[in-house]
Amino acid sequence: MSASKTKRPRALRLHGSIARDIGVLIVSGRYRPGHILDGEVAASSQRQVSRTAYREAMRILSAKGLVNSRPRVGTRVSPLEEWHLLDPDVLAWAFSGEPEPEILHGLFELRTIVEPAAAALAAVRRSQAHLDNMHRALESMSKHTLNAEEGRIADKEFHATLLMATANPFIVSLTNGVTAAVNALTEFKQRIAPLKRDPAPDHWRVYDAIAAKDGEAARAAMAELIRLAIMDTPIKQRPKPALASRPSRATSVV
Amino acid sequence: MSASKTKRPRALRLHGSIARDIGVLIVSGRYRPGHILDGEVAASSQRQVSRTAYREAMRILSAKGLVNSRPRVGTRVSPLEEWHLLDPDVLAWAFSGEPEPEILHGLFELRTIVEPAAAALAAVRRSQAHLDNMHRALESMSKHTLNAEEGRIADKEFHATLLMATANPFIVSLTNGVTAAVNALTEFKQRIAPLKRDPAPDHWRVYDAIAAKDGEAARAAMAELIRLAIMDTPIKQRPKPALASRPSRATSVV
DNA sequence: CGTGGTTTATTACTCGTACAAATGCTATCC
DNA sequence: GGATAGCATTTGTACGAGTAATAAACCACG
Repeated sequence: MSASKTKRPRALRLHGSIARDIGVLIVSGRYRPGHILDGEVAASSQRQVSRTAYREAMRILSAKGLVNSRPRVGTRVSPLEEWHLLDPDVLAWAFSGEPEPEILHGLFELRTIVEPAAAALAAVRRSQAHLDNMHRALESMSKHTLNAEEGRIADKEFHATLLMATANPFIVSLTNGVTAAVNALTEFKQRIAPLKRDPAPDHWRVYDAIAAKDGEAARAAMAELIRLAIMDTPIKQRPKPALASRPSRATSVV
Repeated sequence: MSASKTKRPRALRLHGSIARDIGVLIVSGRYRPGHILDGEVAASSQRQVSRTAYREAMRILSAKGLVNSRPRVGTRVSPLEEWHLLDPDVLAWAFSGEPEPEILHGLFELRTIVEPAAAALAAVRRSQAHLDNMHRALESMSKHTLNAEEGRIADKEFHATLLMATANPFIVSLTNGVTAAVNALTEFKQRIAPLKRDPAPDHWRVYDAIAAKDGEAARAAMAELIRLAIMDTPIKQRPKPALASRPSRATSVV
C-alpha cells in the first residue's frame, strides 16, 4: 500500500497543467456543458504554448469525458452525465475549490452505499497483512489526529486498505477516487472548522469487526462511521436557489 | 435519455484506435504491469504513424491510469490498482475479448451493491418523465427480447434511466461504465448461449415498485433481478489455477 | 415552396523535424 | 567508498505544412 509512493514526476508537465487548468474551469462550472472552447490555434497561442501541448491536454480531458472534439465544430464541453466523476483527477479538480453541496452530498451518499458493503466483504476476505496494515494506520491516526498531515495520510491508508481487502478490482478502483476526494474533503473541513470529535473510536469499531471477521458488525460500524462523518461536515446551505433549479438541465436529462 | 444519440465520430481517430489497441493489450494481460513499452520513435515507426499520434494515444492511456511515462525510463504499464476500471473505455476494452472470471464476478458484486440501493433511491426521487421513459424501455424490451439489438438497447436504457433517477451525479457517472459493461456482457452471453429465461418480468417488478415509490420493494426487486442475471451468466470455471494465484501481485498489494 | 444533393469553408487531425528538459547510469574525484 | 559531475537516452515541447472530416451554405430540381 505504500505502493502509493511510486515515483511520480515532481511537477506536472505542461500538457498536464493545461489539462488541470481547463479541467478545473469545467468542473467548477466556469465552462458550462455545451460551451465551445477556442480553436486550437487561438487557445494555444493565448496560453503561449505549442499546439502540440494544448492538443495533448485536450486528449486528457477527452479521455476523462469532459470534452469532445470534432472537426468543423471545435472542442465542446460534454454534458454532465458523460463526465467520469469517479476519475481521481476529476474528483480532485472538483474539490480543488469549494465543492458544490450537491457534489458533497452525492459523494457521501455513494460512500454510504459502497463502504458499508465493502467493509462487510473485507471482514470476510481480509488477510492478516491487511489487518496489520489497518492496525498500523489506525495507531498513526490516533497518535497524530486529523489535524496533522500524517494523520490524514493514515486515515486514507485505512480506507484504502479496507477497500483493497475486498479483493474486488472494481471496488479497489474506487479507492483512488474516493480517497482523493476524502482527502480533499478532510482538508476542506479543517479549513472551515477544525474537527472537535475524535474520529478514531469509530474507526476502531470497524477494525474490531473486521478483525473478528464479523461482516454484519463491520457493515454497521462503517455505516455509523460515515453517518458521523457526514454530521461533522459543514454542508453549506445555499441561500440562493439560483443554481439549485437549473431549468436547462432538468429538461435535457430525461 | 435519447441524449445518448449524441453525434459521435463515425470511426475512431488514429490516436483513438492506437489507444484502444494498446489499451486492449494491457487490460487483456498481454502487457503486464511493469512492462515497458517501446520508445516513442520505435513504436510509432513500427505502427507507421507519426510520433504525434502515438503520443496522444499515450496521453489517453495515461489519463485512464493504464500507463505512466517518464523521460529516460520510457512508458511503463501501471500497477493494476491504478487502473481506472470504471472508465467506460477501459471496461469496454476489458470485455472486448473473453472477460476474466475474476472481472466478471467483481462487476456483478459491484452491481449487487450499487444497483439495489440505486433502485431504492430512484423509487423515491424519480420524476414522471423518468417513469415514462422506463416504461417505454420495458415495452420495447418485452417486444424485441434481448436477442435483438433493439431489445438490448432498451435494456441499457432502462438501467441508465433508473440510475439517472437517483439524481446522484456519482451514481449517474457509474451509468456509462456499467451499461457499457452490461452491454458487452449481454452480447457475450448471447454468443455463448442464447438466453432462455425471459428477463422482462423481473424488470417489470422493479418498475412497479418504483412507480409505487416503494423504496424497499424496489431494492428487493432489483436485488432479485441481478441475482437471476448472475444465474444466467455462464461463468467459465478456470481449469488451470495459473492466473488465479499471482504471486507477484499478492505480495505487492499490501 | 420545399427537398435533396453539391460545394465550400472551417476545424480538428496527422505528419516530420528539430531542439529542450529530465533523469538513470557511469566514470571520476576526493 | 561515497559523493559528484558528466553522459546518454528517452520523453517533452515547438513549429509549420498539408489532409480529412463535416456543418452550413448553396443550388438545382420537383
